Amino acid sequence: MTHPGVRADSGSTKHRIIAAAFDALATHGYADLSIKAIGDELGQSPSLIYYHFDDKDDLLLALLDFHLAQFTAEYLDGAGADPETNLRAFVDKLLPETVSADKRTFLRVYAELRAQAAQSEAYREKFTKLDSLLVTTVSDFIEAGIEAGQFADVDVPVAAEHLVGLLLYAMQTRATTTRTASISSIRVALDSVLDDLRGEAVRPSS
Amino acid sequence: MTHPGVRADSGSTKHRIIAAAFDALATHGYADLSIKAIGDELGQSPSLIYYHFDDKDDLLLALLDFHLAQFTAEYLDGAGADPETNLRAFVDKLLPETVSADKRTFLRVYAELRAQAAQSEAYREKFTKLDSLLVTTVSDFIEAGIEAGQFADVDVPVAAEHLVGLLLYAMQTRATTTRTASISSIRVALDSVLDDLRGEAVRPSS
DNA sequence: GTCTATAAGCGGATAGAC
DNA sequence: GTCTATCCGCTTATAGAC
Repeated sequence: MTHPGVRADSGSTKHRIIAAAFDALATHGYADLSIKAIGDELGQSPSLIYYHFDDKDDLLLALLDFHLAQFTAEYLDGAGADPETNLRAFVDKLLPETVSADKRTFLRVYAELRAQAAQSEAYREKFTKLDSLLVTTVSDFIEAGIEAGQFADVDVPVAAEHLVGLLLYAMQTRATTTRTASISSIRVALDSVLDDLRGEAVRPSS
Repeated sequence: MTHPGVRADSGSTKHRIIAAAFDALATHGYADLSIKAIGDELGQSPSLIYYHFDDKDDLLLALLDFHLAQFTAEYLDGAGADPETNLRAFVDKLLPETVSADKRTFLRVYAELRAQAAQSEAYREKFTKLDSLLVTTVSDFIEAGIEAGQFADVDVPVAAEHLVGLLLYAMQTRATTTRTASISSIRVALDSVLDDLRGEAVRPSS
């Protein structure tokens, strides 16, 4: 697994530790993640971690912050084409037809981190913000499309939540099941939702 | 938290241990779950657990099996009305307008258990089966509706996956965020998907 | 079936040398 | 900044009494 911006053998020590923590997380899972395992992955002493972070929790929250920022930068940069093209590109980027092993690893780690939100207020806040950001991004695309006359005058928050919901469901499915047929179906469903945005009366009556 | 069929102070010891494990899970989270915490919740010696289960993993998989069976019995029993009514009842049951504290606790524990599927093949198999079962259940409702002339001739697997996806997304949102507005939007989106099943040309053209 | 006692090791975290 | 050494509590799991 490579870490763009936080490569395994370069960057600040803090970033190398975060990268090592990610790899340890991918290998051992959140429940079995130990400071020692992170040190092993880092190839340095576990106690070094305590010079750079207060404790395990501090490190893991920094890890989450880093990856959420990374994710935002990678997927949520407003694109330069017309609204519908931008929206379809966004959907394709979040739900590509196939995923590399690296991306699948990321989806799994991400799924485990999200589950921490069930227990931890701090995690819950971060994932609440992430989801809101996703919905806002999609809402902006839809609104722009309506103003451009590309989309019908739909209920924007509902349509945005609908699209994001299908996307995140598919990502969870990729992380926690082997249901590949589900992904194909969701891609079809997403297409039909996107088509519906263009106008709800495309199909002829009876 | 009560456990229908596995009440805290009755039933077989095995079941009481599973109930205690659930409560400990709800209190401490999966990562911080210890045998001692389960014993405390049980009000008995932690070592008793090893008489009834091989180890922690064995117990937790039994817990998951029990709750999946419980869930299946509670939510997936084929109802007795017409297909559309059955389907809408199913959706309402999985996504009620409000959730009790108990149900929210269940959603949180469930979210944490699902996340284990990112790491564990055994969990992954179980959640793959659960999701497939949900989709099959919805597919059956839709097929019955098509045969009864209640629904249009839609792509059944896609429509079923679409509905289940929105439902599971909303459940995850309830477990891991504070985005209550999202739930309302998803309920509206679900209604529109259900309405669309009745025929895709309900709305007049231009 | 359930308990007490305990083994044996791992966990997070700190002190202090370099 | 990074390391070695170390503390100590807690963890899983077993042995054996009752």
